Amino acid sequence: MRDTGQVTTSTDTSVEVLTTELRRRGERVTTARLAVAEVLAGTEEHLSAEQIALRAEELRPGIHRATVYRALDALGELGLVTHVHLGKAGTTYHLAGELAQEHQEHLHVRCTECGAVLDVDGKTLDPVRRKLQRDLGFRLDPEHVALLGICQDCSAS
Amino acid sequence: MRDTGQVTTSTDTSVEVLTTELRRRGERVTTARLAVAEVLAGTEEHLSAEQIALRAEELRPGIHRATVYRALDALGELGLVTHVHLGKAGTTYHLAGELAQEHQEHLHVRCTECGAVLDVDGKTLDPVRRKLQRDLGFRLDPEHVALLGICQDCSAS
DNA sequence: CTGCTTGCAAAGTGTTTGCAGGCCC
DNA sequence: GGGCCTGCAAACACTTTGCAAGCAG
Repeated sequence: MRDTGQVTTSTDTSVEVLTTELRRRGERVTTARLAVAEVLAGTEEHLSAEQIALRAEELRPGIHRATVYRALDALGELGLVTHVHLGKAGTTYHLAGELAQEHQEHLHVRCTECGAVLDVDGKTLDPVRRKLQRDLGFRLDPEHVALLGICQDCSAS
Repeated sequence: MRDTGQVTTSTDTSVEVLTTELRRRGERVTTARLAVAEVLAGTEEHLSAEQIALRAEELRPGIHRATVYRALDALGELGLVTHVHLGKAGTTYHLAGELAQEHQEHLHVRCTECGAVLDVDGKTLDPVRRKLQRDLGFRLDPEHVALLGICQDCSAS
């Protein structure tokens, strides 16, 4: 499949919203930040900082890895970008809920055997969240870490 | 409080069981592995590899960091030692369930604001575990990662 | 003795930081 | 034009690995 660039994609929309949001908060809209935003808006995958840097480099050559980290950090502070810790497998980033178009809220579950990452209904941890809130006053962020275990295929073998 | 060394502590028991288990499986019982085991048996804290290395060095000077990693890995393979991923805060190790004396099964919850780690009843994720098993055939390891969120104190401020 | 384990040093990852110059607003 | 952001390089924290010597069984 080839992107003809002829249609207004949801990618454009996300980046537009993000731009507006940056301006509204007095933050600077820079080439590097836009590139990172475009990369994130242009995929449904879970990307590592490294992968984002590579793709950003394709969009706008010359963007440095350190800048990508700083951009992700800045956008994270503003709540526009979120990350998920995958245990030993590192960290992945994606646009925050409101900005992500195709995706609905979900959490991640990773197989420690084969590395596969599965998506699970975002409400799966709601009862746990309520329990922690009630018992400890702890406000759980259900999507911040991937749960670990063994997937069906790996259990079988 | 001072350890007079006059009583048989649960630490001794844990190390003893671990030793037996190693022998039973044809694995070698070495100074380094014993030191690591003693460190883990001697505390209820969650220790990083670095901390374990430091304490092991006190017990038996000359134990190298790399050896600690290898020992933790070996004991982990055998199911005698477990680790918990704390997100950005790294990884901590402890004796596996049967060997840990004082502790009962529990999961960890970490505040991303202040870093505090709270213990939660190990059965908290049981419903989730059953759901994942049923829906996806995924066997959840509830204690392998710490859940993240904001603790009561940090919510208040 | 046989070969698994260790110590050491070095190389890998993944991420952060100090600094000088550049670009956004 | 002022100051935030970037590129670069170096530093960092954490973990892994190749190798020769050492010790467990």
